[in-house]
Amino acid sequence: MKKIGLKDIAEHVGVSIALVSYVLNGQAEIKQVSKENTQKIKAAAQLLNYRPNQIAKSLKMLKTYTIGLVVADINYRFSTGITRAIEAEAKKANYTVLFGSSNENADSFAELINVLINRQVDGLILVPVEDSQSQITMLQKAEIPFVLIDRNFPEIPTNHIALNNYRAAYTATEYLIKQGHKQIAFFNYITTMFHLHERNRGYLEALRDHHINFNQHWLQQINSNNRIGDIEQGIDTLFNLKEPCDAMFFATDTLAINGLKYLNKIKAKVPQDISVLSFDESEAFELFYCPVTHLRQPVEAMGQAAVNTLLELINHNKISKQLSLESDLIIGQSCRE
Amino acid sequence: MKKIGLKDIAEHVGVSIALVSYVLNGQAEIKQVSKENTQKIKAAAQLLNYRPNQIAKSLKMLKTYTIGLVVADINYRFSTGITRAIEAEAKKANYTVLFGSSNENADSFAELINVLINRQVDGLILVPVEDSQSQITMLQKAEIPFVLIDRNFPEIPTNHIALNNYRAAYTATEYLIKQGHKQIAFFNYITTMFHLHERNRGYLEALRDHHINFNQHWLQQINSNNRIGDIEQGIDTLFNLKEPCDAMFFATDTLAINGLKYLNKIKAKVPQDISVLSFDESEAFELFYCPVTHLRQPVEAMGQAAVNTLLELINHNKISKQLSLESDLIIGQSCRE
DNA sequence: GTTATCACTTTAAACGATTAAAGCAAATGA
DNA sequence: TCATTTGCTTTAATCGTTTAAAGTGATAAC
Repeated sequence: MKKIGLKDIAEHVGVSIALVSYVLNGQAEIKQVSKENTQKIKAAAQLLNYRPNQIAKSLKMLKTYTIGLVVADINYRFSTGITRAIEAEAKKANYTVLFGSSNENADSFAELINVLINRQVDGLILVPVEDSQSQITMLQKAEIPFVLIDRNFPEIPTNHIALNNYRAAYTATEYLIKQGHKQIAFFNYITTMFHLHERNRGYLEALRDHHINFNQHWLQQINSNNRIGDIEQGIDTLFNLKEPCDAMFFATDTLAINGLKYLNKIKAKVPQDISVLSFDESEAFELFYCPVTHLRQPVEAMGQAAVNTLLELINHNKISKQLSLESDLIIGQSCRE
Repeated sequence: MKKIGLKDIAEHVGVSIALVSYVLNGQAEIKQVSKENTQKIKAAAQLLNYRPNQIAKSLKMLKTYTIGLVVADINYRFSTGITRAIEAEAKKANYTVLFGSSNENADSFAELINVLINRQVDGLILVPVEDSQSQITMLQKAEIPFVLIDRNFPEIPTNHIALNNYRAAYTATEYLIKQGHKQIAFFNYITTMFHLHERNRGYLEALRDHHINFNQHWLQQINSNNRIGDIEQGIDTLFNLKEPCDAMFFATDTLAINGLKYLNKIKAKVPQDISVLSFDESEAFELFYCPVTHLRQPVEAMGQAAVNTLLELINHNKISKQLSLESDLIIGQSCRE
């Protein structure tokens, strides 16, 4: 295919390239291009089906109107939600989103960032993964505009938008307590990620504030490499305590799904035998025989805030924004009253 | 941030830009660059943390090593699966994927294609939406390499990779018949899309081949704008037939999920009261009280085939490939024996 | 009749890379 | 000794845009 450029239009009409550029960029008026040429040029562009070469444009303008997005795992419900929200918000400002999934792997994360930077994205929105601190500091040294979402490293000052994980976990735990539960278990991953630690903290402080003596066994620490095994073993343990647990709170949707599968398997009835509450949404929850009570993250607001913060940074407004969003507790029927 | 370019390295070392380019592109040997300069240039690139500007490179090379992907809806399980597969396969060939979601809207679809072309992608992988024929013929006229996946327009000859929808539906229906079902309903969208018509055809021909007299009411045509209402009404109709249905086959996972939700609501037991079978996978199926028997699309194979076909096209091998893949029937417990 | 102004249009230098082709010493060959 | 080859390096054009700055011919002002 012969690619049509400004030159082709110029030749076709019989004017210089500059005129064509002016007209097609809406500068006909200001540059005082004659009506006649304006007319002809527009017609020729249409006729020849001209498509501006963004690559050339970007090179000249030193700006690509592209933002890079790296999510942790495209299979998470959260990731698709946030991606949609970010794309929609970016489009409003005429930005395109270049997208990648790190699959929770620090090396992939680093590589993706590299690819995106080489493609000259104007800025980055990142869901950082475990052990990716060095990447973050690298970006700061390189003065590349970026915003972290969902997670952050408290030891590194950054712009970030995330859920108030502490409060969400606290609220959910408190809810369970108020429903009359006395033995509340919490499943979480073994991790160094701050946002998950915050969930632990919320759980523990809610127990403490309500004068419930914490039992070590309640906090089930799951190794992500042995998720299913650990969860099943954890559930067995919790049911076999002298005082068996009456509620299980899962720190993520994947943990909850695996937990519910096992509860199905051992024929434990929710909520009769055990109450269940989960972080995050999953379409799977709706099909469970009783809708699962869960915490919903405000992905729309998160995506919008991330894009708008990033655009401010890109436009050289040196801002510092740490936004903490609240979650909604969606009451289903998985918690006994 | 001061962006480091070849020029900066050249000045730092005290050589010309050309030498730097040769060295950093692994052409040191063939261009006979002295060991000393090779050394110095590499060191300087490292020291200054040089990052090649892909935009400039692409402009010069007239090739971006990028492929554009447009899926129908990022919320579909199918979309995330295929995206992952395509990204992985593309990476092997050192291509990046630029990604967008049309949300089943023809205008968005057209706009996304435009954006991608303007960004000079080397080729496109598309899940076409209803009424997007004109876009496809436009691409053909413009001689832009592209491959359709999941869906295609039989009236337009294209390279495409899709499921053998006819056979999949036939196989599933036959399975239900062999399980002893006599009144089998089929839920499908009202659409002009060929791939969904093929599912109808598979269903109908399986009935015919097994000498089952088809009842008009069995084929429930769902308006996608009133999905939930239509499904609920359809299910009511099917249960109130003189000879009520004993099996429901859903043409997509979204249809199935909504159907199952309603079955839950009216307390119809699967598979005791009704057998259920669905196209596509959904993590929701695993949490349903009995795992849902469903057809699994080979997304991995599909993604790989799409990328490899596209790369052949890009490399000027004018090929014509129509690949029809077979699905797996995953037996759960949602069909009575 | 010269000069200034006006209404347009063109020229040409970027942007950051690639890469033929040309350049230039020193070494080799006749 | 002069020409050629060798080994290495630089020059400069190019990709498709944008955009100051300069150019041009006609009309107006004095």
